[in-house]
Amino acid sequence: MVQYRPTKIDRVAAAISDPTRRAIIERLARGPARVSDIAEPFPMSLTGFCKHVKVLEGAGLVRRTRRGRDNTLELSPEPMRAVTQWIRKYEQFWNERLDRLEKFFATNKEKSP
Amino acid sequence: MVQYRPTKIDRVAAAISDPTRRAIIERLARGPARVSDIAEPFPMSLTGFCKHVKVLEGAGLVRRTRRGRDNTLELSPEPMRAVTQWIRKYEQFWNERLDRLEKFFATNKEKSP
DNA sequence: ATTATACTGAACCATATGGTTCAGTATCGC
DNA sequence: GCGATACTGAACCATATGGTTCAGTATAAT
Repeated sequence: MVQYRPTKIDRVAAAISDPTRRAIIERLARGPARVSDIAEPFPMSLTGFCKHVKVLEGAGLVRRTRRGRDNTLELSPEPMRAVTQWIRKYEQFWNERLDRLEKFFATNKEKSP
Repeated sequence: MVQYRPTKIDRVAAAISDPTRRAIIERLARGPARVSDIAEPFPMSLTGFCKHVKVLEGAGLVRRTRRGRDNTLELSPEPMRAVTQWIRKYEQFWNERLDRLEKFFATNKEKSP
């Protein structure tokens, strides 16, 4: 579907919507590691696992450095901010709305007890 | 595929990975509204639009109250916290790692200037 | 030189997703 | 009661996603 070009936030949110990929991120938060080492505990083929890594790379959440046959992955958390910032922005709206509502009821209380 | 039962965070992250659904949320952050009123500016059929609404409902981000033929939608932001909390947890790991790294270099600097 | 390791790419498959149309139901306004 | 409004559901379609296997390449170890 996605006939539009997916934005950063689209890709990041989609990336973290999968438990396998969140597990990869959690693993990498403890430090960089080789693809095979991270892949080891996951109940899937290495090929399948690599697809997840590529999704994370596509979202900019993971950087890869090749040294010989080893691919070392490293977390690159910056793009995650796109999601948190969007959520925060919308929460701000939401809270302002709640504040106005509270003020309204407070005013009403005063006027008609 | 999703052969496992998707968790709350799976559903919320997937829900906000689509620009149409984020736009719906942004609209609802300004206050509740009827389905048709929100749907109006979107370049798609009402049926297609309703599917997006159902995804948001499934993630618990939107609540619906029927009054006659009108379906009024309202934001229910609580599930969003599942995502922000997960990101914050992972960021904590990441920051601790950076802190340790900084300390390591600071110590090294002292010992070999 | 041979073999083992660490991937990558292509082809394939099943299910999910995002859209459509068309037909139906329930409610409101007149 | 009759037509318009506000949806909902079913069927369908194309593409995306998450997985597989098998074959290949490049590097490392012996």
